[in-house]
Amino acid sequence: MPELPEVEVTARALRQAISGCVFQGFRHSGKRLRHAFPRAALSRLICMPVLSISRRAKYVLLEFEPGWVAIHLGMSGSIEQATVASQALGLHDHVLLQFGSPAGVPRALVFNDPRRFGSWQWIDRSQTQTLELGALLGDASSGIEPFDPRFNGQWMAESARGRRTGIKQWLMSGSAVVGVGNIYACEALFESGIHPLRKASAISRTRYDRLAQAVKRILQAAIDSGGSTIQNFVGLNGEAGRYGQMHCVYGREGQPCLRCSRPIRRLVIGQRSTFFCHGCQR
DNA sequence: AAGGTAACCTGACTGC
DNA sequence: TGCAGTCAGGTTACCT
Repeated sequence: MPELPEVEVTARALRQAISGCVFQGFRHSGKRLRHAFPRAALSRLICMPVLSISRRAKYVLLEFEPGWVAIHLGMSGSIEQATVASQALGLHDHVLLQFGSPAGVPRALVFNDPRRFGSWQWIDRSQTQTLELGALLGDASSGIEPFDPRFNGQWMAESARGRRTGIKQWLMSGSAVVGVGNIYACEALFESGIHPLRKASAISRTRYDRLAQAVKRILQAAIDSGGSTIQNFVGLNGEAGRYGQMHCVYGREGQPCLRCSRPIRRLVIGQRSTFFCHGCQR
């Protein structure tokens, strides 16, 4: 489900909900997520205030004095406000966090993830003295942020030097820029007129300028409209994102290209559905 | 070392 | 109504 815009929307909502709140306790379903749940680390955070809420790549980061809780929503994860902190965990609810607010009103958050591809990890502050946070989170988070001022066509072209992989897989790998998942990779390549199978090293600087612009514009538009989502992404308040209506190619196999009217094609690249226009993308 | 593939898991939808 | 097959927003361990 969630690519960068959905994670950003979630992080902003969390900032509204729990900034300055004190962590008071948690419950875990006991079911395994992608990593072992960091129960011991969370226990040590009880009675500590949340210092900040941010996003790095597709992770939501809750900062405490000793370090960060890094939450990944995987393919089907979401975080919603719980009405009653003591309520039983529902189906596919895996984590419940309880907070006390400065005003004394208790707050609770629930992490729900049917497919359990999501993850909760603890990053100790001492680890960041040797490695950048993104690198600690894995290969897919090692690139720079799309809204980093360094991210532009030149950055892409230089990073792509010698890469024989297809542009779509390389774009999604997170090695140059993070946060571009399957939907937005399809959309950005359409907008910049680049065929998804073109070798990354065989794309001109001019076309990379266009691609970098497209990535930024599309991600920003998706954030502004509350997150994409084909099926079930919901924000903290349960409101669905609206960006899905704006897709030019994703999910539109057989329908006419909005630019040239030729039918949109679908292709599987690296086990992921890829939608593109054979006429507009070269 | 880069590049490709299989695997993790559940639910929704399609077609017979 | 039921059952089998296919597909889904991501990441990473493990092979070449």
